[in-house]
Formats: sequence, structure tokens, C-alpha cells
Amino acid sequence: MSRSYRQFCGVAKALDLVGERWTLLLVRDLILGPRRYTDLLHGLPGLTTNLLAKRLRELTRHGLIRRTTLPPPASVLVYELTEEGRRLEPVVLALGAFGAEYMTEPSPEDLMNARWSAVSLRRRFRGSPQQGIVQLEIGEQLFQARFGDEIEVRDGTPWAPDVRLMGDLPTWGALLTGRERLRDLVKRGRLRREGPAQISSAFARSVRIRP
Amino acid sequence: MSRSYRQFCGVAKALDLVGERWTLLLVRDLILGPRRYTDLLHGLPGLTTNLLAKRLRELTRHGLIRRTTLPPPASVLVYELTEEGRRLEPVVLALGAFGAEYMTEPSPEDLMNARWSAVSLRRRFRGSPQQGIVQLEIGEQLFQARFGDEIEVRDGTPWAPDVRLMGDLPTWGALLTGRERLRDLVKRGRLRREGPAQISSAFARSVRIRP
DNA sequence: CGGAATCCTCTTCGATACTG
DNA sequence: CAGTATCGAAGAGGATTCCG
Repeated sequence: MSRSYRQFCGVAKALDLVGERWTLLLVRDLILGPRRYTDLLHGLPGLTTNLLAKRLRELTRHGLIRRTTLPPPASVLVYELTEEGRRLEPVVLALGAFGAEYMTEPSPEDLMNARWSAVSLRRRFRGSPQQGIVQLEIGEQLFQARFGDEIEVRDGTPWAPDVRLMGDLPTWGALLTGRERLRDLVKRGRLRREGPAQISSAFARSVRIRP
Repeated sequence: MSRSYRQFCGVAKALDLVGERWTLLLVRDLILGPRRYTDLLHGLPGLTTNLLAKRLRELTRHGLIRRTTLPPPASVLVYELTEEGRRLEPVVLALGAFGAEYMTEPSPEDLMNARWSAVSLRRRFRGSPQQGIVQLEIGEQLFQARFGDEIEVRDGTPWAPDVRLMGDLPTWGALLTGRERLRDLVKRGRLRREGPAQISSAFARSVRIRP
């Protein structure tokens, strides 16, 4: 039985469920899609295996994630958010918006991660008159964003992209913190584009990336 | 020096600052206005004095709250959110929205608190064509809400209200969790109104209170 | 190799007592 | 009123071991 604040208040009830250390970071890492135990473990250095197991048990017990098997041929055990768990996305995005102000330059000991950058796209998005599908290649990792009135960001390559944007993680970091402009990074060859510039520009505007 | 996740990610940076136990509840209790040390302590049963002092020190060091003296004649030491600290309100409201689903009936050991109910008005608000100032009297405590396009909720009686709504805490709880309807509570005398019903109705609609 | 449980140490939390 | 000081209990971090 875990500790509770015992307050009849939504904020306290929420923190009873997800206020423990690491819990909301786990949720963040599940927002883009299901992940397996070791993916989660390796994606969260500092989190130990016993604590991960414990947190996954708690989240499962509260109905916020479930353990399931991916359809063949993958047939692999993964954890994924339930519908209830998806309701935590606004919490994660609000925290991200608050914390983003404290994220100018990565400090030397800061870990960087492509997935965290991809998650931030959801909260950066402000709607776009145009629509399209962008494939983001952040180092070795692929994500796709389908945008228009809404934006959907997914792990992997579920769709056929209109345009691909390719760069390493520090490059994407510089772009997403506003330290660099898109056109400069393309000019210097740190970011590569394949496909119509019009769509990548619309995407950039929609997620507040400096053109 | 406090523990850090050391991740270059807004969510992690936010949790580095406010992810510890009690911190966000403290922020919640400061949203409606400045409070003194003992008010905070008594408003958060279970939080001990040494931990409160520690949390206040951390929040102050991070620039999220400040210690200040109320203008005379009060001349009393209080803690209040800074501008930076106010940026946490969306986080608190998002948590409240998530947790509200788990808040049907108060369990016997759940504490209730007028202030927490008043904070929830901000997240429940969805805009109103009409405007007005409602005084909420929740047990002994007074709050005011000025609403229209936006809503502002304040501790105490800063304005001249158009209408007053008076009831005890359980009554307000039943109203705000949707267990009871406004008109039934008024009919049964558990809620009293003083002032034009038109304004209290507009207010009720705007904060999703069942008419 | 993925998915844990165990053991041990260290830090944080909680309860109470005490002080300017 | 506004905090410190002290101390046992709970939780987190790290390494190792176990199981299918």
C-alpha cells in the first residue's frame, strides 16, 4: 500500500497516483507508443531495475498502463498507456512547458534523448493552416509527425512521409531550444531535408522552430 | 544540493524543481494568494514543520516563491508565488483535472478544504457570455470569483460582489463533484444565495456546476 | 538476453521535542 | 509565530543474483 496525502482534492489524488519519483518520466516515455522493459530501463539512466519493476507494478495496478504483447511478427512484451493513462498527457506537457524555460544549454552531465525531443513537439504545436507528414530522423531514431489542425507524433514509421528532416541529436536540441535557426542548420549541412521545403517550413512554424 | 534527473528535457527539469513530495501541494495552496508559515502547516496535515521549512527554502532558492511582509496594518510574514512560480499554475490545474476523475465520494479519512475547492474553479471555468463577481462562502472561509471571458479567484474579499453563495464544505464538495444540483441544494436550504440568481446561474454554468 | 527479486547503503521523510 | 534539532522508519540507488 503506497502513501497517500488523504486529501479530497484532485491535485492530491493525482499526486497519490503519479507523484512518486520517476513515475511521470515513465509516462512521458510511453506517450509516443509502447515500450519494453529494457527499453524503459536503458532510456532512464539512474532508474534501477527494482524501482522500475515497482513503478510499473503500481501504474498497472492503478490502471494507467497495461502489459501486453505486440502483434506478430514482433510478439514482444511491452508496456503501454491505457486510456486512463493517456489522460496524463496534459500533465506531462504542462510540466514540459514549465521546465522548458530552464533548458537553454544542456549542462555537461545532462543526458539527451531523441524521444524526449519528439514528445516536446506535442506541446510546442499551435496548429497549422497546411497539413502534412514529417519524418524526423534524430540520430538513429525515427519519428513521424502528422500535422494540420492537430498534431499526432508517433514512434517509428507508421505513415508515408511527405518530407524527411535528418540531423543528429545535438542539432535537433539546438533547433528545439531556439539556439539555432532551421535555415542556418540546413545551410551548414547539420540538418538535411528530403522533400518539399514548403511542408517542412509549415511544420517548423507550427512547432515554433525558428525558420 | 538536491537530487536531479540530469536529463535535458523540460519534463525532467520541471520535476527537478517541483517533483519532490509536498512541493506541488504547497504551490497549490499559494495560488489564491500569499500565506503565512503556520497557515501552510495547518492547511497540510501530514506535512511536518521541518519538511515545510525545507520545501519553502528550496522553492525560494529556485525563485518560485518569495518571503515577504504584507503591507501595514497586517505587517505579517508571508510566502507568495513569484512570477516564475505562477507559471506552475497550468501544471497544478492539469493535475487537478486528471485527479478529479478519482474524486467521486470523499473517503472517510479524506481531508476536505475550502481552499482546494476554490482552486478547482480555475480549471473548471470555460468562459461565460455574462460577467460578474461571486462571493463564495465555504464554511467560514470567503473567496471571490470575478468571471467573464476569464476568471480570477481570490482569497478574501477584495471586490464588491454581485451575489453571495453560502454553504458548508460538504455542500460545496457535493456541488463541485457533480453529486448534487445547485437548485436542489438551494431548495433544501443547504446552500443560500443572496443577490440576483441570474449572475449565480451564469457563474454555475461557467464552472460546470449542475444547475 | 529480457525481466525481475535480493541485499546493502545512503538519503529522505515523518513524528516529536525544543527555541528565538 | 516561525522555525531548528533529533531520531527512527521508509524509500531510493547500486551491485549482484536468479529465473525462463
